[in-house]
Amino acid sequence: MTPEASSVKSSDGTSTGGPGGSRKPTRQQAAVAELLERSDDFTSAQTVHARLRDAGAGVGLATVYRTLQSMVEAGTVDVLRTDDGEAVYRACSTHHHHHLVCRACGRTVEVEGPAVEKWADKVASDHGFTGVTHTLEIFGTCADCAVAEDA
Amino acid sequence: MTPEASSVKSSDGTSTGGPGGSRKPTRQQAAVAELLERSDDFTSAQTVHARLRDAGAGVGLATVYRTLQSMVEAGTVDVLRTDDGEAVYRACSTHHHHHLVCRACGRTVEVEGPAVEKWADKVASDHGFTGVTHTLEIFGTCADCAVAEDA
DNA sequence: GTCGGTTTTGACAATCATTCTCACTTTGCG
DNA sequence: CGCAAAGTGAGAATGATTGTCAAAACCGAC
Repeated sequence: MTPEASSVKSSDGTSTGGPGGSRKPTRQQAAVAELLERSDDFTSAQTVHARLRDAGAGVGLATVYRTLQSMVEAGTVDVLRTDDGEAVYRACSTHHHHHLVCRACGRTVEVEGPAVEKWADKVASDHGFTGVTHTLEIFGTCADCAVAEDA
Repeated sequence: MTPEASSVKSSDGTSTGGPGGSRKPTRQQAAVAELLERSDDFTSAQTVHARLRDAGAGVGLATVYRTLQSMVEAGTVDVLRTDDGEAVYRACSTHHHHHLVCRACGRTVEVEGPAVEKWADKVASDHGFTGVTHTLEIFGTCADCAVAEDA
């Protein structure tokens, strides 16, 4: 779902729906969470699955997806879609921010823009919209990759 | 690719790569283009295909995809990904703007925020990034749908 | 510790958008 | 006309994601 939500992401208290509710995380859930913590860049579900398998602690693909989904709903990770539509995840600090992503090497920088948040909320409510959320990603070529491209 | 690009989208002049180069558009290409012109909201490739078929002028699915891709590269349409990863297209005026999309009914409103553009470009160049592009979509529930949800 | 019920897991099948393949048609041009 | 390049389309192939469902782990009650 939309990363960087400004509001409402009601993972309802009943939480009978999926893993990661309010119960103690299982070994698998912990494994996924920890792997994301260690990763600096956005990681796809497939990659998470592969890395966990390589690391010995095998976790089913379906479980990886389920866990990631719950984490997104719980707000502990951010999702964004790459240009080819693959969903990528990343453990995120709780404070609201956006990403500057290098188109070539994938390096990401977290950026903030309080003004943008306010602007988005204002624009939306001016149009009568509620439960506002927004996505904002900035893409570019970082200095290092720009040099490489000239070659 | 990323909609609302602030720059670089070099559909290189050679254009031997695909349709929509500099040649006269074919019947199919025209059909796709016209359908998008008439649509107010973002439309998925699948939908474009279905509508064209229903309208009698059948266009192959592969062709729809190819045509949409070229149009995106040519900058005549915008793409964005829905939350579930499906790519949706929309003919776009040339001036740069963003979208406020209703999560429930899909209604879209075009919005502008010059300040945001500048901010994004500045942040990126401050970090040494070039060829900067950005995506910004605002999601929410529009007034009408908010009422409907309470029911 | 064991029993019963609930939750989670994981292998595998099913979906579905998108891309690829390749034979066929159209178009441009001499 | 006739070749060659470009475009088309039906269907296969791909690949991420989701659904299914029986087996396994967990939890509180006895």
